[in-house]
Amino acid sequence: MPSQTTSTNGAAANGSAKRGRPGYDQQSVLRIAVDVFNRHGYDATSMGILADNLGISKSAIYHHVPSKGDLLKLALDHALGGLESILEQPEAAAGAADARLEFVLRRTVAVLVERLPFVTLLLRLRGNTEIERNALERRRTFDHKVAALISAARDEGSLRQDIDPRTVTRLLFGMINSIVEWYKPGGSLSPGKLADDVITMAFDGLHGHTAPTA
Amino acid sequence: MPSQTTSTNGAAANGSAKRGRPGYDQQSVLRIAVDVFNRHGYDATSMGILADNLGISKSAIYHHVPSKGDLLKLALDHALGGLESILEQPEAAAGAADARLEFVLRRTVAVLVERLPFVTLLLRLRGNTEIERNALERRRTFDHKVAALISAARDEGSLRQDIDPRTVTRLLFGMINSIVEWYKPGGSLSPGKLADDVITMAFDGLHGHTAPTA
DNA sequence: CCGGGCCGACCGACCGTTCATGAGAAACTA
DNA sequence: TAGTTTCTCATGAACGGTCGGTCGGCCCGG
Repeated sequence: MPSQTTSTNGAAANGSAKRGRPGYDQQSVLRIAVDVFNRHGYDATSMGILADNLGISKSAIYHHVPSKGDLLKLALDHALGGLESILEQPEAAAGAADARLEFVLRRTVAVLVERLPFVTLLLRLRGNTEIERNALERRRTFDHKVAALISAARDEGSLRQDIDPRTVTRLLFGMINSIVEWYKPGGSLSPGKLADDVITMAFDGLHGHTAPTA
Repeated sequence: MPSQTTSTNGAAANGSAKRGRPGYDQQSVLRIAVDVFNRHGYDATSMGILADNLGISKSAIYHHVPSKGDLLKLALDHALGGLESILEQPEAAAGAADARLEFVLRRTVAVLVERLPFVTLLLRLRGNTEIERNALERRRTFDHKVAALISAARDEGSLRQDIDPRTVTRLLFGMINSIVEWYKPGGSLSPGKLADDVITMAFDGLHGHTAPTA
């Protein structure tokens, strides 16, 4: 029943020769763990279930990672790192606010897709442990910076002014973040077209009375 | 620490005189339980934690409800009942597709707000138990019916045609469903204005090149 | 023969649930 | 009015089971 990775215990296509008995390394354990976490929910995933899915014993997991919480922490760091790096890029800091906003939104969609399972895990946190609360804090910081960008674009006159910018931010993030709940990479919808669709819906809406593009 | 309801054990403002020892009834237990479930996540909420929040013992909970799963089932039925009743109303069945769509979306936002904690619980399910899978199935049925409405509006020419209707549906639901993650009733944003904002963002987008309203 | 990878047995804590019984207010009887 | 019954809500100890995590030792390829 466990969707175990066959034969070569999933030890990741590790090009470099390694000593010792072949098997998992931390990266491949993490990859599979995140998948299982997303399938059952983090809290509902016991180390026993995780071990079944890995095809190794429960105690073997502790050879690769010190605790269940560390597994979560590694995953969340990867997700948050991807998001935070967006705002460090030059295109996010220079130019007209609405152009910067579009850049950030496109990159956010891209990161969601590239690191799909990791970001999925992040977006489903409830903040039960200190690890989760730290991650939620970092995510909130990211959200606030984007919210500031939206306010700037609004003040520039690029965005409609009849909706509270905080409402706009939340609805926008709601739309974008929902991607992790349904997007399947490798399907007919490419990441590029997905980003286009998101931008189109966000800026021009369903009716599509598109303004003459400058 | 538990945010227990003081003095009158929270037995709901029940006007009619009741026999027996005063205390909780099923409804008030359910209300608080759903709140706690939403704060910690359903799986992460133990009956012990729940009992602490109720201010009664763990075993007392079983006087009101036969199991933790039944508590979840009651909550999900309430949420799903609200959503499903939308599509049974006449305004959802007659008239132009885009008018029907707007009606359904407005009512959906309203139900989300009216039954906020219950719908929140529903939207966070992972499908671990049979109860959860049944609920997810009912939710999927609702989504599909709205998706059909979107397709109809598109075929009518009311909606833009450069985005796959399934993508539209998902982004739209992503935006609307996100409400449960941030909306606080009683604040400065009224449910009516919220629905207006959602409709505006969905149909006309952030740029707001609104077409002359007929 | 070293060292990374793994195992089975085990731990204390906590899980959801059960049970026999107590507490307390309304309703009935005298 | 006083006493008794009836009804609902609540209790605390305990059950079998599962949780995250530990420990000591075996496996096996470079």
